[in-house]
Amino acid sequence: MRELKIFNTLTRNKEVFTPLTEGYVGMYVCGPTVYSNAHLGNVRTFLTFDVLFRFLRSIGYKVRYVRNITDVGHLVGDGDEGEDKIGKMAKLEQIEPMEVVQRYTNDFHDVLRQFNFLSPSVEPTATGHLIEQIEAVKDLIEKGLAYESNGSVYFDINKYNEQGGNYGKLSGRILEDLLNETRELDGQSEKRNPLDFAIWKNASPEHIMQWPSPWGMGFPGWHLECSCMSAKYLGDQFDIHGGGMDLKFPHHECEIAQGTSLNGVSPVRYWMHTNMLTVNGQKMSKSLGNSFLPAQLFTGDHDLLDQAYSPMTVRFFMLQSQYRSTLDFSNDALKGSQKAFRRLLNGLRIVKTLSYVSSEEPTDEKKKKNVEEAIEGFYEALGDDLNTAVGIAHLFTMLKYINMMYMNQLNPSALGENTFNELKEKYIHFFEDILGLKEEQNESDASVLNGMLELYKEYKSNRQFDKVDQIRAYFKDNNMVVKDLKHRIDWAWEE
RNA sequence: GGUCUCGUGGCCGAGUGGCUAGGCAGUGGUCUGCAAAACCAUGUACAGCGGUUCGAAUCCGCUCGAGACCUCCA
Repeated sequence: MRELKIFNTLTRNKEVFTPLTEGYVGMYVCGPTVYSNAHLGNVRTFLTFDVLFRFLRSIGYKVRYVRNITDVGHLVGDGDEGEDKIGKMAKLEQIEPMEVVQRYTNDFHDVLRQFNFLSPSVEPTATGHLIEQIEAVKDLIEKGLAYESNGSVYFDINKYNEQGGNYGKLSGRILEDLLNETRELDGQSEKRNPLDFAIWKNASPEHIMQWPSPWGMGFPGWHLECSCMSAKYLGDQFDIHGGGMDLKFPHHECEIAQGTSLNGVSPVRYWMHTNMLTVNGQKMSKSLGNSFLPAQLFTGDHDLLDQAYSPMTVRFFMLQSQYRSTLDFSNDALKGSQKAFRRLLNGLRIVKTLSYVSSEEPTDEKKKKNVEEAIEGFYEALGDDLNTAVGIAHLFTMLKYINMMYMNQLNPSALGENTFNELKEKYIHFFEDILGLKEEQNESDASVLNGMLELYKEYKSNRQFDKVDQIRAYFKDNNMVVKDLKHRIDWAWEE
């Protein structure tokens, strides 16, 4: 099996990935809170783990990929006293909370489908795991690591640290510093320590979403669901946990504290955090009002956008950077990606038509080696903390040879049969299966296109250039171009 | 205020002590009825100032600039 190195937030080092069980990987990614539309920043995180999922499978792992849907417990605003995000939206729109959940879950799934994401193996919801969460709260109270206060239950951070815990180890924070900096927040009076976080919240009568519990009517704290669901589907300890950098503290820190307390083992072996998407250098976020909805991008309907960009263009754009770097969103960058993506896409069409023909031409060892190194280089790049940017650079090297053969500038036999077949097979595999890119326009009826090209040939041999130009114009109107090559006439998507 | 990250050629974006990343745009060429495409060629890049080193964009220090987290956010 090929090597995969992962930058582990816990150790701040790139480490060689070794799974708990040979050949199998358990991966958990914090999914969205479904109280509004998914925006592009969300997409970047899920894209990273989609590619990781694909890559792990490609190199031979069986992967169980769990990505949750948060449909309760995530509060609005500061601290632990805000309104439930979903409950708030339900009131605003005068619908049932579960209607809010359904609407935005559907939206989330639609968006992911447009970006060609694979479905996770399990997609659990917080409301579907209330019993597990209540049991976990009981367990934590029994262990003396949580206490009840006014119908709410809080996790006791000081106790946790006294018993050998290390709250802050993931985000590199020191408990004392945190204590000194904590602002005065509402609801703090219920807590023994301002850093303690709610694992069960007492619901006020007007709170829409509430369930019975040993502590009265209430609802689970946000951090708890991930601990319960990851343990349930992946075990007390599992391989990879991912999410956006902004979840590192406090969400993931709390998950570690809960998981360690509940199961006696630190829950996650490799923590991965994706960096933020920025717009003009600032984090894209809903609260700053600079976030794009995918739909706006696809239609170009946004003040900051010059034109529409297709889902695959955006997917490719994001893959051109490494997930731990911030990525800045701009029209110029997107346009560059659009063109680059179409070139690779045309290469995909071409490579599928190429087949090996033996000839007298001797092998060109230099070119052969160049192709082999590009293929190997792609695997190495992805295996190096998922460096898709470098992987794509190798894909362009492969594209060059594909184009050369297509243009009759290079004979396939110069590469040798094995290398030729590898080039063909891997280009398709990298493009479609690992990077998850695909053709997105419906090809017009091939026979019509071919008929047009036959006419083109005829007009051209009769030197009726006005007719020839008309056919070119027709193709151009449909975002295509006629490729008038020495040895054949073909079409391609306009770049 | 605390913790941390980043500053790469016109644009985007990898890399990280000595070896051409890559893409887009530009320029020249091959090809072409003309184009397009493709291929070939082409760029004195690493914020500034010091230091360590045979050698630094890469390590260290300082300065300037940008950003993230510390409070809901992927």
